[in-house]
Amino acid sequence: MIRVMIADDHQLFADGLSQALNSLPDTRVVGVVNSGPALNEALQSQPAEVAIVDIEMPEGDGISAISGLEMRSRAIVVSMHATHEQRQRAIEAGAKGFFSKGVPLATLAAAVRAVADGKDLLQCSDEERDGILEDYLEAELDPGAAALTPREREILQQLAAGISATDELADRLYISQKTVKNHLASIFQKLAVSDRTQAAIEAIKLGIAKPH
Amino acid sequence: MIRVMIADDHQLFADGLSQALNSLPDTRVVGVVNSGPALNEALQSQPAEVAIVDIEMPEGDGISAISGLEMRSRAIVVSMHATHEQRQRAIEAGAKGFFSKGVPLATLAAAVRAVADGKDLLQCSDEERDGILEDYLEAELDPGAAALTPREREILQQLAAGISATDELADRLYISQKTVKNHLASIFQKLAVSDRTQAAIEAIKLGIAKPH
DNA sequence: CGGCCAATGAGCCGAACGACCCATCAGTAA
DNA sequence: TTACTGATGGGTCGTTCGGCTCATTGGCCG
Repeated sequence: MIRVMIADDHQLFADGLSQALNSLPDTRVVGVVNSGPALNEALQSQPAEVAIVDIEMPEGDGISAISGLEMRSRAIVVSMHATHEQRQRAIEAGAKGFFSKGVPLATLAAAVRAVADGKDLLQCSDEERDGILEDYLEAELDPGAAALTPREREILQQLAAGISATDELADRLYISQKTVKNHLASIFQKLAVSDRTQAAIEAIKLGIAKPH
Repeated sequence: MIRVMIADDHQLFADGLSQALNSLPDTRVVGVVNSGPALNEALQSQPAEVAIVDIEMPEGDGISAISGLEMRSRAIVVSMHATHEQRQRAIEAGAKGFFSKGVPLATLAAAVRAVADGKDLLQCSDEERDGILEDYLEAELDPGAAALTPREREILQQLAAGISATDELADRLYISQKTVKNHLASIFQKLAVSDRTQAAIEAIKLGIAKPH
């Protein structure tokens, strides 16, 4: 789980981004602040692997804030207008990424994963950066989920989609009811749950399946 | 379910807001566009009760876009800087709401509900507006969920929290196992499901309970 | 080659589940 | 008052579920 701190003076943007990142299985927003100085303060009490910082903020802009970060968090700078001059300042301040607010959410999410993994998206060419981002486009599953086999994940997806009866599961997966129950048994063990209701909820929590 | 269309040239903002509104039980973002002209086009094929429109967009700003909306959707204008002049233009164009991007997500969500309900947040004083917004702060539950009794909702919350066994539910709610099963039976009927796994998923989908 | 594991399938059994019927009591609406 | 509904509880019955052990096939890896 990647812990993310957001610093942006536009509450609506910060709230939206926060909700969006929280809906991903591998990122969790642990704090939202509205100014540069508040960022450092918040990171004192609440560690985070990655900070997403708006460059345009009142009371000392984002650049000075991340300059003072040192090793507490890696910073990704976002900007409304994304000028070359801003980008240069972000690099000098030690940011690991720089994006316009015009990029899709998926790109920023990929950047968060890449930066959390130690990558620097500014010390490379644009082509290299895009290559790195592609590698991180899909969410990594939780360690607990990683142990599941593909077939077990299929069963969980059906389960979270509302197919809970053994015979229905067997029909959709073209296997016998016996096999469905065997798969479920190993799922229960791996997820440390005791019935299919808990397994379905866990699947949703882990991002293996989505309820709608 | 309130269908919402978002028009904003900052993809990241639009994506974040979209995710956030979709995570609420009573709103659903049916489309995201990046320019004013695209808004009208999208609304042709995809009706929406409410449109959230950024006033600052290239290719014809948000104002001209909502002027051409007529009765297709009610518009809420959002702005980065929220000047009085912008507000005046929003009123003249027939918008039903005007907000800075500095407001919290909850406020915008309340505005969406109010506007969907026919309220006009610009044809009134600030005090009246705040009063209206307060009335709409909490999400209305789906019609299907509305029929549930408070006790039934409690059971669903426990269920979605991973308490799936009858005896555990009985323990936490201080009632007999028999009563739990009776409540569950009426829940199944009201939600049109056939077991507690489907009920838990449905509860999450309806916003009655959250998985984490 | 031998070993490991995913995927498939089976039998057995006790406990849990869901469907159907019922009753009581309190509060509220007609 | 009467009627309705929510919350509580009971009983029965057949079905399903989950835990247990086991077997076979096909990959893959050292």
